[in-house]
Amino acid sequence: MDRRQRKTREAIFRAFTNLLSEKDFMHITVGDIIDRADIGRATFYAHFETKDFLLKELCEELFCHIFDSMNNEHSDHRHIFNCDAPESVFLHLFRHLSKNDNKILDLLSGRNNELFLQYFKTNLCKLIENQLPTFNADKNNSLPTDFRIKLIASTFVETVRWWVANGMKETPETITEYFLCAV
Amino acid sequence: MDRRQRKTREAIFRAFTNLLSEKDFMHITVGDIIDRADIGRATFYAHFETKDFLLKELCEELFCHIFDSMNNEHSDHRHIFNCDAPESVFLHLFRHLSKNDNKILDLLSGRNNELFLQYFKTNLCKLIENQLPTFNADKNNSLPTDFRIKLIASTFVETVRWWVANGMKETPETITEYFLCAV
DNA sequence: CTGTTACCGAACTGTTTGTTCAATATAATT
DNA sequence: AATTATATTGAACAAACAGTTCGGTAACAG
Repeated sequence: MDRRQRKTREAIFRAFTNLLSEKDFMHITVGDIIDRADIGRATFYAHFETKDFLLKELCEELFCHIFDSMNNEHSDHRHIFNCDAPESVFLHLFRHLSKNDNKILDLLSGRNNELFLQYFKTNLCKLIENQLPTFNADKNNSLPTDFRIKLIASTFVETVRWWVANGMKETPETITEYFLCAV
Repeated sequence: MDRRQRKTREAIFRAFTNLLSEKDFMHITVGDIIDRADIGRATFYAHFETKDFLLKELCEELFCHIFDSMNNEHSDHRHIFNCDAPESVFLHLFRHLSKNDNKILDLLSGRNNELFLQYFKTNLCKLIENQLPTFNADKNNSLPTDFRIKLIASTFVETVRWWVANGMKETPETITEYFLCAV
C-alpha cells in the first residue's frame, strides 16, 4: 500500500478514535474528522464511502485483528488449550484487552462502548461456539444451545464493561475468575 | 391537556415507532416523521426540541409506565411478592412484555433494540437492587454486588432479546424459568 | 361570543453531506 | 534523472437536513 494512503488512513483512524472518546458517534461530523486529521475533504471520501463505513472498517481492523491473533496463537499452542480450556482462552482475551492493543479499551470505556461491544459480540459468539463443550459444567444444560451462547457472550461483555468502568483495578486473572464464576 | 396537543403527540409517537421498525434511529429524519405523522414542521418542534428528545420522552413514557405499574401492583400486593419472590416479579415483567403494552416489543424486536434495552436496563437495575436479597442463592456470592446486579440485568435483557428474536414461542412462565436458571 | 392556544405551511438561515475538477505533490518505474 | 502513475488538495457546488420565524387559520375554554 502506498505510504501516502497508509498515512492518511491512519490519520483518519486516529482522529476518529480520538473524537469517539469525546462525542457520540451520532454527533461526530465528517467535518470534525477531516479537521482533526488535517486532510482534504475529497481525501476522506476517497478512503471511506461514508462515516458508517469508517466505523465498520475500524471495528473490523480492531476485532478481526485481536481474534485472528488469538486463533493463530490458539492453533500454535493447540495442545495447551485443549487441556486447559476454557480458562486459557478467556484469560488470553482479557490479557489482550488489558494491554490496550490498538487502543481498544479507550474505545470500550468511552460513551460509545455499546457500539463496539456489539461488533465484539459477533466475533465472541463464534469463539464461544467452539469452546462450548468445555463449558458443559453442571448447570444451564437444559437451556437451548444458541441461547446459552448468547448468555455467555453477554456475560463476557458485561464483565469487560464493569472492569473498564471501575478503572481496571483487577488483574486479568481475577477478572477471568469472576467471569467463569458468573457463567 | 388539550385534545389537539394529545392527538399530535400521539401521531408523532405512532409515526416514530413506526419508522423505528423500518430504519435505524440514526437514519430517520425529522422530515420522515412529520410526513408520516402528517403534521406541520413547526408543530413538531413545538412538541420536541430535537429528535433525541423525542426518543428520550418515548422511552420515559414506555418504561416508566411499565415499571411504575409494576411498583404500584407491587405495593398493592406486597405480601404476595415478599413470600413468592423473585419468581413473581420477573414473571410479572415477562407477562407485561408478552402483552405488548404500548408496542414495546415491536421496538425491542426491531433494529434499534440496543437503544431501548439500554434505557430498559437502567430501570431494571433499580428493580434488581431491591430484589437482590431474594437472589442470594448458593452461587455468585463472592462477586461484588454492583457487578452482580449488572450481570443479572444483562441476563434479563439477553433473555428478552433471545425470546423476541425467536418469535416468542415460549410462555412467560417458561421464559421466567430459563431466566432464573441462567442467573 | 371572545380571548387563548395550537396547528399550519411556507419561507428562510445555516450546517452537513457527498461530488467534481483542475492543480499540485509524492511515489513508482524505467 | 526523467517519466509515468497515483494520492492529495482546496475550492466550488447541489442536495438534503435542521431548526426558526411569522402571519393566517382552526379549535378550545370560559
